[in-house]
Amino acid sequence: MSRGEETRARILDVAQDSVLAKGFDATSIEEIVANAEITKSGFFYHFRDKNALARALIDRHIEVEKELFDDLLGRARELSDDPLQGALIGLKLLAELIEDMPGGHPGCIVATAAYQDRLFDQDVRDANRRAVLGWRARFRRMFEEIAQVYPMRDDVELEHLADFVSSVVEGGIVMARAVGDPLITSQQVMLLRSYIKLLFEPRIQ
Amino acid sequence: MSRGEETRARILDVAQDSVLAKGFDATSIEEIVANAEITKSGFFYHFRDKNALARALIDRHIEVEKELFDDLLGRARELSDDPLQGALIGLKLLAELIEDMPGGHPGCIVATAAYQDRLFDQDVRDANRRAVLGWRARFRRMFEEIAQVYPMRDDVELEHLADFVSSVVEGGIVMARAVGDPLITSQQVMLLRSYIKLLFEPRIQ
DNA sequence: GACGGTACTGCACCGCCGGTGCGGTTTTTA
DNA sequence: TAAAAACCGCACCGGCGGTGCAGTACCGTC
Repeated sequence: MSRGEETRARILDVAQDSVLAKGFDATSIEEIVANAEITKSGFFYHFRDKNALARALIDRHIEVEKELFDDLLGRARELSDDPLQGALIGLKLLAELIEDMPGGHPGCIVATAAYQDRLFDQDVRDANRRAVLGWRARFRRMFEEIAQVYPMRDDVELEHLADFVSSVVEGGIVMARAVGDPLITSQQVMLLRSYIKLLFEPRIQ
Repeated sequence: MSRGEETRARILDVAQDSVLAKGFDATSIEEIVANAEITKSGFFYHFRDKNALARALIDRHIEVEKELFDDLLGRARELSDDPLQGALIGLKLLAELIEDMPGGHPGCIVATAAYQDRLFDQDVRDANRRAVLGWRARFRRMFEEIAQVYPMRDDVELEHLADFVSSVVEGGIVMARAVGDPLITSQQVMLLRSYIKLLFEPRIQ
């Protein structure tokens, strides 16, 4: 990583901390440059404006989360050849991952953007959209594999089910923040797991 | 309603439209006073600062939503004496209500506050917390009534289940906004309904 | 019909923040 | 060693939240 890339990454690091802690517009550029030990001019050398910063944060978030899910679901599939058991293990691991995060899940930058969409330009909204559609495709594949093996106990669209995973995680984060109880998010993920179990798992007799 | 109360309500109306459309801090006070046909001084006569406005918006939101849910669940219970069927009908009505909203659900002001919590003071966060805990109590009672009649097919906490309703709605709103498809929220509510059905409904044989 | 409170208006002003412009300087690379 | 990349320093602009205060229109009460 070159010197410029290092500085850019350092800016993104301190910006992400602040954004997740107190929201995007409560995070001032002056505060970012102070914590990143750079000048305002230096900041605007790397980012055209605050929108470009948001865009870069979301893009990086997509990458990091993709690797995280790849790792998590990969480990889950190693633990079981069965697609349903793999998914259930994956959701359990996800709940544990969220629970172990110090101070709870730091919050999702995608939701932050979704709730202030007029503040961002088309580029940022597109990046946000791509992130969510990426999750949809990923979880849809997961559920399709399960549905090929197990009959469904209720007639629901797999695409909606794929979105359900994201919904519950995002909603769980909102609830955890609103109530001030960081454990809520992982509890909600476990309820999602309960649903997947009831929806696909064959019952004896 | 006195003259002052009318003005105050008019300010809240135009503020709410803007906040739901583009976020709280993207909504300027100058814009609000222009649309409400009042002066800046007039605004600060009714609200000490922007925090007081947020607080008032949330308080009013709690009231309106409480009436909406009372009406909706009341109608659902009229249609069926059975608590489970009442809940399933209620969730269906909720999904239809959300689907019929022009341009999709306008978004939840509570989540807006949750994602910018450092921007607001303790008063606002407390009001937000009360709103969410109110939902928890409401839905918890609903599930307790069901659980007294029907055995549960999976061992989950009723309090977590109560939060699940809010999670799915809030998460569904985030997803709808992020993807740009207003139908998503109601689809997610129907998946929640599917879970409640599988969790409580006795299967024949 | 004078009185006093309520509900404002008008205006000047402050500080913070996002953003611009540009000249100068250091560091890295070819 | 010269050019290109990666900054620094500083002045300045406009928008926005917010303050302060004097003046005024409305409106029910005695």
